[in-house]
Amino acid sequence: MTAPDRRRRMSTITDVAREAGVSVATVSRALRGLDRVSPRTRERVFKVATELDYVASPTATSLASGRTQVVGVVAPFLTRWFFATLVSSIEKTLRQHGHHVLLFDLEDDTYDQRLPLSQNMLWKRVDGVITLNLPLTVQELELVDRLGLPLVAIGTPVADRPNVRIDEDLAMRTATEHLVSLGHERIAYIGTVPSNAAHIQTPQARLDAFRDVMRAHGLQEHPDWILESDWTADSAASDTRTLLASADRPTALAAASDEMAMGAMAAARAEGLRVPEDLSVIGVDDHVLSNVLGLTTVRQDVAAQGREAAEILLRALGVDTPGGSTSAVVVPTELIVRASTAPPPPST
Amino acid sequence: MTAPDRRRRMSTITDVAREAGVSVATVSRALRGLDRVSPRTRERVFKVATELDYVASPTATSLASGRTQVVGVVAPFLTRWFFATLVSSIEKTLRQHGHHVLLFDLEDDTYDQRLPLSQNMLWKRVDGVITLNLPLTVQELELVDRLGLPLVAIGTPVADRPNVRIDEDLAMRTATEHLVSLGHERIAYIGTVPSNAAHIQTPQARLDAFRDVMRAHGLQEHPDWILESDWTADSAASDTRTLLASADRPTALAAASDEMAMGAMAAARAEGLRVPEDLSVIGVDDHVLSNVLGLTTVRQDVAAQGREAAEILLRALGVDTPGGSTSAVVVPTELIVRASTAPPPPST
DNA sequence: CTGAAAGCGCTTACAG
DNA sequence: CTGAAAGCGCTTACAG
Repeated sequence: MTAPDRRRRMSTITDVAREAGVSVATVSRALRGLDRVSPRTRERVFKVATELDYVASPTATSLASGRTQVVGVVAPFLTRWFFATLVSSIEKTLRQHGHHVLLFDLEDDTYDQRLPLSQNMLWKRVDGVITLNLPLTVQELELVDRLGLPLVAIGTPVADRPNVRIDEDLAMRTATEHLVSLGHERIAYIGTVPSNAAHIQTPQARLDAFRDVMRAHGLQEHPDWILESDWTADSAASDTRTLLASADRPTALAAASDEMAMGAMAAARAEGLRVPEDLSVIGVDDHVLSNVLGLTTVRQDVAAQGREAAEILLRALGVDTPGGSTSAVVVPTELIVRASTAPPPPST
Repeated sequence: MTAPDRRRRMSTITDVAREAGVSVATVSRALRGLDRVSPRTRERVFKVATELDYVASPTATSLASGRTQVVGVVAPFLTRWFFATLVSSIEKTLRQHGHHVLLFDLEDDTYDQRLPLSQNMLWKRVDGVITLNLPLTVQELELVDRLGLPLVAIGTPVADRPNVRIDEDLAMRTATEHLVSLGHERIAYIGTVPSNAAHIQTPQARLDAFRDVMRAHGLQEHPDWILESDWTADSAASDTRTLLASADRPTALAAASDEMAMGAMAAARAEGLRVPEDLSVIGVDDHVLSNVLGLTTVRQDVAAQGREAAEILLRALGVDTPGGSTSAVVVPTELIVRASTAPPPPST
């Protein structure tokens, strides 16, 4: 299965030292740009290193220095748009600064649990970790502490560690206000999470914001119109079906994510309802497909969140990086009105 | 930014040896399950190791053994569903066998090029690599050879390395036949790739299959009805817009991916066409959202491809793994008829 | 500015 | 079955 063995012996720091006529210590200093190396020596070392295609063995460097130049990225899922987008932007940011990402997808086969973060995933393997919307257990946090790893959390906060996210409250408030401003009074919400889903953080803030806005406008909140979902489009379609089929149904639906909004739109159409004429739907995210589907949404810049988190972590690792924040950043959101929202149908 | 320093000195193999009253060599053998260790000794070593929370330093193990237990996964994009799904299933499969994934997203800011795979991404960092739909340049292949790394390619083949994929020809043949069987004669195709997109493999096989089926049924192929796209939904929407707006338009569209099919459906609706009454659309993939969008498609099991590739690689690394193939596997596809295809409108 | 040497924490022949 | 020792390829005080 392997091609003919063209494997070549890679050159080591010793080869470079011999060839350049200096000690390995000097090679090490020269190549890493430390001071106290004469310009002439440095130049010669670089030249030889290039000729020999020398690249320091990361494995040896790590053992000696205690640093691996890799950061662990931990996600509860990977296949959902939000997470994939984060991973992509984190990877790019880290790579620009000579760091790499070791990826951990903690999704398990069972719905109500996930894999735990363990010592052998992290120990001497990563210099730090970034969590993606992942509430850590006490044991996990203890582990990270014990290993002395800096951590930054995107979305769901982790203890007092630096956190990058959007203003959840504001996002859902914006979405709900938009529906209200169109004249809707009968508004449903989808996005509470079954309490047994240990690995999904209940976005309580979003639901609270929805309720606040309803209350502020003196609108009646209908208990049966607060829907639970596992946040996929497929499940949202079935989660909303019954509600949309009933005669006494809402004229608008606020979904806590675009994927759920898409599911709801599908369910509406399946019930013969037109969007937005019979039902307005709004989401949160601005998923890649939202534009093409004409979904009104509150946009969050996911790539920016990944970038910010990576930069904060790099700074904690002592890497010189643009940007100043070191503890918390809230990325702005923006209402994007498309074709899925409109005034309610004239009441009959 | 870091929490109070609860960092603890982690125990090393020397600690375990001392505590168990044996040499480090014996600890090493015992813990790795090598033979030539007496049951009693092994038991004692395990006990002590557990007590001390000992986990071998991967960094030291790697330096000594030359193996890192990590495999590099290289993708041209990460945010697209296909790639994220692959990465997720690869990660899970590898982890079950004690391996980890180091992720490389080669997408660049510019559209017409991508980042190259370099020595310092791979050298002493990974034991093998899996490429995701990524044609390797000669230099890159040479590099991988020189480093002696086993490689398995998903999708786009890489030289004579093991390859996991679907039967491209069959998939598009199935899609096209489905349209023809419904009575369509005026069929367009979207999915050729701009030749400057170095990092996307032109899926020539799919286009060829489309043409073959058209020809086999004596159907006229209209040159303007073969559309180029960068394979995103957004671009497909604009790529198809002009064609769908014209009076002389097709009654059906075969898209080489579901994301493009979604874009085309959106464009059709924007032009006031009904799907499937005025235009049938079929894709290839069975994207997570295809079900909810009612898209007819030819399903490919992406997770299975990731799993197969990971298992082939593990076997090449000498890891005992279920399954037998060691060189090539073709994962089956399946037509899934949903609501986006129907017989053509009665000709006027 | 440069070198000799210890050390990072394992694995792996080699003896016994 | 077990141990002593070399070796993996760097980095980092410590001298000079």
